Amino acid sequence: MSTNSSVPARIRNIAELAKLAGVSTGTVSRALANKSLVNAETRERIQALAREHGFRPNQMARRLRVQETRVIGVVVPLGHEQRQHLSDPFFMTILGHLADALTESGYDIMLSRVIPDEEDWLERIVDSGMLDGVLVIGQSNQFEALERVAQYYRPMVVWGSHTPDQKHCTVGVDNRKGGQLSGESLIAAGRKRLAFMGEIRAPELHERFLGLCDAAKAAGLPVPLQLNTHLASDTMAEEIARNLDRMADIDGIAAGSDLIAMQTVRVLADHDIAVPKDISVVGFDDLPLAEQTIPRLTTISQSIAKGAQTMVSLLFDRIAGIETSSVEMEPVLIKRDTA
Amino acid sequence: MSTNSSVPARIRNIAELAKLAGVSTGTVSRALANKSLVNAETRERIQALAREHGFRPNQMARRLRVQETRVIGVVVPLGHEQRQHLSDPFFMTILGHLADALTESGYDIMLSRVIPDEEDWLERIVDSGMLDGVLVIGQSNQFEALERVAQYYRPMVVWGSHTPDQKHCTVGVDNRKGGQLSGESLIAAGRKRLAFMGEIRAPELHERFLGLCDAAKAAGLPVPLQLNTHLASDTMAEEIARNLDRMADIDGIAAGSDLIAMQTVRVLADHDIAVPKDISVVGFDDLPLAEQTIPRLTTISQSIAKGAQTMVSLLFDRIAGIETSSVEMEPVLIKRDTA
DNA sequence: ACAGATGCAACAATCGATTGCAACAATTTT
DNA sequence: AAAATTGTTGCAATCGATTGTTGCATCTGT
Repeated sequence: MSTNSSVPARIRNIAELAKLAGVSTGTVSRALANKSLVNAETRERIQALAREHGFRPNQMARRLRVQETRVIGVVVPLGHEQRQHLSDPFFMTILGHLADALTESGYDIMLSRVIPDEEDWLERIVDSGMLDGVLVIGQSNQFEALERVAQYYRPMVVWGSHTPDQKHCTVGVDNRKGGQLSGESLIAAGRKRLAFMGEIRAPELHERFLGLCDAAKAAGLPVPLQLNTHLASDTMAEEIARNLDRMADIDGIAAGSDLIAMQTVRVLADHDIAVPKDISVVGFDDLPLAEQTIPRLTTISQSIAKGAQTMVSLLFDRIAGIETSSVEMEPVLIKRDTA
Repeated sequence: MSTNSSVPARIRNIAELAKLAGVSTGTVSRALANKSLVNAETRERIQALAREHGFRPNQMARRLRVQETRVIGVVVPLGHEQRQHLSDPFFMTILGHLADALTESGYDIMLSRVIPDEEDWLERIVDSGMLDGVLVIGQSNQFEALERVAQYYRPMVVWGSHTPDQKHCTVGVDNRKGGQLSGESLIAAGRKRLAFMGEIRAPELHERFLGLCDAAKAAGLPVPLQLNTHLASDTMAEEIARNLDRMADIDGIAAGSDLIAMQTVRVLADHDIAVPKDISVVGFDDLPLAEQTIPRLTTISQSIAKGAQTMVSLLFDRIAGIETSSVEMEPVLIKRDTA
């Protein structure tokens, strides 16, 4: 009734297992890796022994040796929005899709939520030696850092806007075009006094605002009002409410994101302003959520799932040494109930 | 105008830097770690050199040597629900909070979305040698695996239900009590024919259903109907719709989660059934979303933020060798507009 | 019966750091 | 002036695997 009959002594490394099996560590390593260079019998014997003792080779050591980690870093820089939470539905949605694509290809995911207070935050991540590649979700206000790193570090793909001669590889929607679409749909609904709800320091949002302006100009309408709203969800509703009086005669709102749009609709409802009867609202992103709200959100689709897959496949190309250029997807208006 | 004046040759390891500085690798290591054993001057000199060449020590090697990875695994087992997506808002919300708590303590996060097809999926993760600890989100149908691993692997904390003599440490809400609360609130609203919307193979959901039954029984009502609804969001709406005819005379629905509740309200609205006029609906989780829907969701609060913090602090205790027991939080009814 | 081929396993270098211990010089104490 | 102390640095082992090369049997063909 000794304990070590039921629970065999734990084996800590390949050397202990080798001693137990009466072979060298090299043989054990090859046996566990199912290499054909070891005799089938010994291979079986060693594998059985490993199974019995619940031994699994240390991945840290393996990865150091083979210089391949099979880990991809997924980074969310919270530059201008330190209060913005990782639980922001947009991040989460894209992260979910990235996770699906990466796990399917046998990669692990290292998640970093970074507040870029140190100049070299991105270098630290890419030079850590822990990652085979990096995906960045959102450019935030860190364009410079991305450019700097992209000069020497190839396996990196960023979700965000693409500007003419930028160095880093992005995947994203044509944000300006998207903004324009949202404007056009508001105008088509007969709206004349437009506003953009959201702050515009991040390149993506700035483009969306410009697109909205394009649409207004083309229709001969005045320049849309731009109302700041931070992305931290806890204060957003309050800020939107505070904006209400500044938008006395506004009848069409293009929101910087679906989340902002949802909050806006919510705040308007609280003030007995009906959407879309009194005011039309268009979101941006087409999160799964957008379909579930009541009323369902009219929004601009980013097709996040496809975007995530594109990011991953571009990244794999880059890991393999193939140069890739940025991908810009077409935004699509998803017409639902709010505009 | 040679290139290596502007971009110094890349330094790959501590040895190269040592040669450049004319010292040994040991000294470089100590200098970069800001150890007091090296002369302040040499330390500065080496640090400056490292900065200039953009050199950062390889973390893989460091971690192998010091036997501490400062990486926590966050695992989402998708046992009975392979179709369930990582972008499920509940996972995402708790993941966000976990990420906040962990990054604040200087830990990195390794994210694994696992479909437990292999018997030893959890052992593979905990024995990989890559992690200092593991957080599991949801028990799914993997109770056995969790118990088995908990026997020998200490630094693991699980989000889920606690049953009397289970080995693995959980943090979660008293799901049965929560189910009871949701039942009571439906009954208080005058509802008499109750149903539970959600499948009950996962322990958490099963407990919630039992709690609902408790409430019905205490009020002298018949046993509530249980309607299966998978958690994969793409098919959920359809399934709920299919359930509609089976619930002809139902007037109160306790949903297995906020997501299910939202979808249910949505489907009911599509069928011109008003909530809460015709049917009352209570959710579960109190996701940030629940407050943003129209009508706002009445739900049972899990206080996910606090739960996440608790998980992290229990995990740190366990990493430090301190034994901890499970934590069960009190569910709270959040009364809003749907019941 | 012997040269050459083949199969299998051991040896040892390697990945890139960290760290205990020894060595040496400079300084202080006796 | 010798001994003891202090401050720096180098040396070499170590973390736990992988893998190219070498060596030894055994087998094949002639």
